[in-house]
Amino acid sequence: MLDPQLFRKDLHGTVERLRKRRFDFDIDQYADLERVRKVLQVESQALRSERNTSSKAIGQAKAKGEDIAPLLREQDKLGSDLKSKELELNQVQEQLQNLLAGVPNLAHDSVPIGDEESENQEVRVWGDKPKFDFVVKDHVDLGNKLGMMDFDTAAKITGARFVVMHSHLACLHRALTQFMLDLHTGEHGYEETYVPYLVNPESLFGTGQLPKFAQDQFVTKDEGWYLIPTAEVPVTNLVRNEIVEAQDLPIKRVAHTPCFRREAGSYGKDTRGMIRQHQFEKVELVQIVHPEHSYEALEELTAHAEAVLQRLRLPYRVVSLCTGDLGFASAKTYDLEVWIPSQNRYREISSCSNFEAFQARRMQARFKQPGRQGNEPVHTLNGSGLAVGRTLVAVMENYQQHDGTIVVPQALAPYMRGISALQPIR
RNA sequence: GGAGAGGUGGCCGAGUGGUUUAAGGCGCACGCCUGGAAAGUGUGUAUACGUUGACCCGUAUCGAGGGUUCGAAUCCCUCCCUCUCCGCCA
Repeated sequence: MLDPQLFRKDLHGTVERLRKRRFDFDIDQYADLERVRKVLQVESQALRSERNTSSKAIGQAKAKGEDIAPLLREQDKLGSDLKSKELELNQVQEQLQNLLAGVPNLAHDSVPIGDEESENQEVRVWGDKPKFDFVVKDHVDLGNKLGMMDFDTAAKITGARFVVMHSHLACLHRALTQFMLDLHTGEHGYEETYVPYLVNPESLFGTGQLPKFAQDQFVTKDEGWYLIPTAEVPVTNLVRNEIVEAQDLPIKRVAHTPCFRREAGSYGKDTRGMIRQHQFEKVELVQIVHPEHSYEALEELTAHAEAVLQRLRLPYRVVSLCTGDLGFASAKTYDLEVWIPSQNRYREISSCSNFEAFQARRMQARFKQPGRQGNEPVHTLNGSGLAVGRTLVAVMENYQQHDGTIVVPQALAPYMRGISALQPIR
């Protein structure tokens, strides 16, 4: 949610900035609601104040044994006036709230202007793409040939967009997770955190997935809990409704969780393989920071995610998402895209965003400014460090050999129980 | 799943319909006192919104949301959470 003050103090400037982001803000509806809200709020507060005063007078009169009947008659009208005013006010406030809750974040000045993915800006490229003197296979064929990856059985157990993995491939998948966690806790200063995988709707509202993206989530029938689409939700919501001390910032957390996405509306996309699944593992980095430092933190966090790819020696590039491609809650996002040989292109493997105060305001996550009156919203950031399933795909494809075996990257050696290459099980 | 007890400020804790404008204590901050400190003593010490140049002031918030009432921390209803016992269970 944006700061309501922005709309009150600089309505047209704010609307202009939203337009850059391809969002059309309904000025007339907003202005009408805001005008009515102000009047109703002042009036109902005055009425309530009046009622409080006379209720007190009634109490005192009664204590003295005076006749309170005439006073009560006077109160009658006051009460019903107040009730109807407050009802009106509540409705208007709800409408305003809904209007503002649907407005996306403003893009940072450094974000490239554009409408679609093709206008994203390449920031840097790392690593040399592997050269193969044979026809490359994709991870589906590779996994199949190894006898360690099985989509058909997953479809039998559940449905499309799930996978079953066996043996050394399942081990490689787990090794990736542990490697990432150890790197971020050991070298990048994150605290490892374990969180619930089912969350209430308030948490999803806080990080911005609700109300707009309800159709992307899995939800439990009886409780109305949501399976997390990313660890961002539970981890960022750790500070929901909290006031943290300035000295406790930055808070840096890393969590490994499964993620669940309905992938509604992407029926034709990436139907083959592990790129787009309903369930996947992710190691997520979250930072809660002082507003003055959030852009340094974004660079730092992005570098932390990049470090994973560098240690695994996987070629990638970093792109800055353009205004039209930016996520709802984000002010600036770097996508990390890893090289996928079978597709002969880079594919997203991490998304690192600064949400500034957007999520914090929705969550009421604040911090005390020493020497200053009142509390300010914190800034929140997160990034995948990395999406484990897609990292597995990248490792399989980039480390494949002519005979279909897969060399295990050096960095994973400590986690692979001496397995140096994946070979078909006999 | 069954039975019971609870939820009040940063913390403890009083408060069963009206001088409660939430007592009192602890903690914290700033004074006074002191050579310095402790003790003592005084003042202050939540959040959000509205109003204001600023102070003031107004409104709301006693787990959440409804209701009864002229008036609700207090009475009623629904829900959430915590604790104890029983059952089930990895």
